[in-house]
Amino acid sequence: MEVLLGLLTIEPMSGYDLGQMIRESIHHFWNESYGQIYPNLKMLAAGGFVTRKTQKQKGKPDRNIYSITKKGRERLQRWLQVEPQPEFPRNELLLKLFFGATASPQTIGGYVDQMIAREQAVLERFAFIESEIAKNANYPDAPYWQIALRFGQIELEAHMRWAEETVTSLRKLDKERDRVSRSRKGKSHAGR
Amino acid sequence: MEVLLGLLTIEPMSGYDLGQMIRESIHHFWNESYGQIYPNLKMLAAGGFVTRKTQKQKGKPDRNIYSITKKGRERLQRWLQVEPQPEFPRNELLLKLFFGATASPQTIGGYVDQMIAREQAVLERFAFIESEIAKNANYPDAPYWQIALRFGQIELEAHMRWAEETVTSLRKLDKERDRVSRSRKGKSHAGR
DNA sequence: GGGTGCATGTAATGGGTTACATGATTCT
DNA sequence: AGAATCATGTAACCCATTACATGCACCC
Repeated sequence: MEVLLGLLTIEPMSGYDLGQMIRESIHHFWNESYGQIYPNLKMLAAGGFVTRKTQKQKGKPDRNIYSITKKGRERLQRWLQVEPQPEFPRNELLLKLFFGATASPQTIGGYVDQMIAREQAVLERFAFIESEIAKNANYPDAPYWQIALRFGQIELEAHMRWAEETVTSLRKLDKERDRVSRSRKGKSHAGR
Repeated sequence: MEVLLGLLTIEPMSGYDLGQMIRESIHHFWNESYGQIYPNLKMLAAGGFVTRKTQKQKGKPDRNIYSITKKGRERLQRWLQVEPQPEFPRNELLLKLFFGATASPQTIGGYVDQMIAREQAVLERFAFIESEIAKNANYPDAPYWQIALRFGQIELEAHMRWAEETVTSLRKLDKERDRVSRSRKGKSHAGR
């Protein structure tokens, strides 16, 4: 709800534009689907927090351009003064890893590899966003955008370090398991 | 749903115990409320994935102890083979920071300070959990628990670094704003 | 000709939290 | 005396994603 108000302080936009902007620039810490954006804009308009102007287009559907009102800015202000509540994430990878002994080190290792690849791509995307912010250095919000982006960068770099560490740990566990099972088969002295 | 199955591989437990365990040991990457645990256990029992035994208690309500069945283990196995989907978090602090120019550096700075304090406490809690894992080093899952915990540690350390960096950035922004507004008031040459 | 992008919106569905209800015991 | 812990469960509610529906234009 308030994201929309916040983004509309940058410039008036349509619901579609807002969706674009969300997944292009703030996706790494916030997300909102169209199924939410459109109804929310409707509600905000009904409450007088935004106004709507329809732009006719040829060939394409009409664009509804929303602008934030004074009342909307006040609401945004109030919201900004409310202490943010930390949210507890659900990390399915970590959960599966937690039960890793039930699965196999290879399976889990594969998941970690995929995570590395995915986050590497995101890091590259971040570099692009950073250059975009640099282009808009004159905006008063730009330094804040940079700080928010920096969070993502630092966090992902940390994830990468963890992932590297983890693949080696998993390899070791794999070898150990191998050793143990082989020594069992051979009815060896090394058993534990 | 599958968390419950996973935790029940460690040992048979009641719904209450599961809730305890979730918020004591895997809270930093997974959460589940009682409003979900109890109905889910019911469904798992109905599907034959777990069995329930009632323990009578004096003074306290009966405990329903759930054990995972063979069928339940199979289900857990299948789930572990499914590639985990990354989830996009919602970080309210970052969102508010993103609109930081609309708020004030002090307000945002306060939020960052609170984050530092909160995460510092979590880091200490992690140290405790680590010692608990060390005590159960004989469990085959213990190394995996350690890896999952390590993720939290590395991530929080990264957050701390970001937060330190951010408070200094915000201070700078604050001074700058101060300078700009003062130079405007004095109709000075230094304006930009 | 078929997929993708623009552009809006609604409906169905699912997931999860909070609040409620109950009741004895134990700690402060 | 009152709060917290143990222990279970249901119901109300909120929020969010996904799917559906529409329709033109542009590109391959």
